[in-house]
Amino acid sequence: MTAPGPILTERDSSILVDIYRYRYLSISQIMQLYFPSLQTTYRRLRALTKLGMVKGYRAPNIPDSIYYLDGKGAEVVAQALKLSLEDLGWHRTSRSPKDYYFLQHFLQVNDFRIALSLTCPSVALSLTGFIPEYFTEKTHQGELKKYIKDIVCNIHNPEEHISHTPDAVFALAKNQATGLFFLEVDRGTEVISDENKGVLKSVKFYLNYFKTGSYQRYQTDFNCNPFRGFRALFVTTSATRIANIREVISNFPFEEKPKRFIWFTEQKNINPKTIFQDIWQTADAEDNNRYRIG
DNA sequence: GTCCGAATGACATACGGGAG
DNA sequence: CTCCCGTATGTCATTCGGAC
Repeated sequence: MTAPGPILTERDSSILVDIYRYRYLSISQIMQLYFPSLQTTYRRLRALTKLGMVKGYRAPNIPDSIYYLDGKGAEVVAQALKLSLEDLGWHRTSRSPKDYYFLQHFLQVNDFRIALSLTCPSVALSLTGFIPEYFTEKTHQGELKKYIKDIVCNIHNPEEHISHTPDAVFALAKNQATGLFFLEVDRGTEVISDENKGVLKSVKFYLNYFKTGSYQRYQTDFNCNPFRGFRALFVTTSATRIANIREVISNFPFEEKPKRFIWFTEQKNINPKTIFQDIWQTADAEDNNRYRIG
């Protein structure tokens, strides 16, 4: 006996798992990951919508429709990942955010992740993990806490604690070596030169974070040997903004070496073709070389 | 082999916003 | 107003795989 309606394929469950992992995916991102054309993507997503697997919606000023996991899809994902529905942490209350800046930022982080996962295999790298900002864990008190949030002391002023949550943390493995990366997607709206908020605050965080070494905690997440450091990757809107930020950092009193591990590029360089090319500049304004990740 | 349902690509169509 | 473009859906022919 065959159930009426579309049959759930391997690809469908991969799509559902990805929609679960990415939380929201735009139609063109799903196409990039799985389909040869937009038309086919629409058609398949429509089928999955009818089955109660996913839901799609439109948000103002976002060109694509956005999909998230629906109830039946959560069941499939739980089965595919061999988790209980509860462990999945999926709730029917999941809503469809319309806020433009939130979504824009969210989808840009997804773009970065998609570019990584699509291109890694062809450059002999493996993406050993990607933990987004919204990933939470339960504390002993039963509260939800952002897993990748960290607090460091300012080494020049031990009274001061700097707390920060990256947009994502990921690791790339080549042969035996694993590199650790922090991702910051800058929307171009945050102030640059105030060390207590915006861009400079997170730069200050990373500089101190580098010195304290507490990023070694990610060894357990990515199952690898001690890191030799990390790179903080800032994706921002324009070359001018990169120049401004580098200028501000070069005037920021801190030892120079860690500044070479804070990297910048433009959003337009984040796609499968270019993500592993020499698109990165360091925060060290003296250093005019271009670098690549991996 | 045939039959049937599902998936897909090619093409057509409807709709709406923006430019001219 | 018309025209164009992008989104989204509809129709048709073909292909694929499983049941018989």
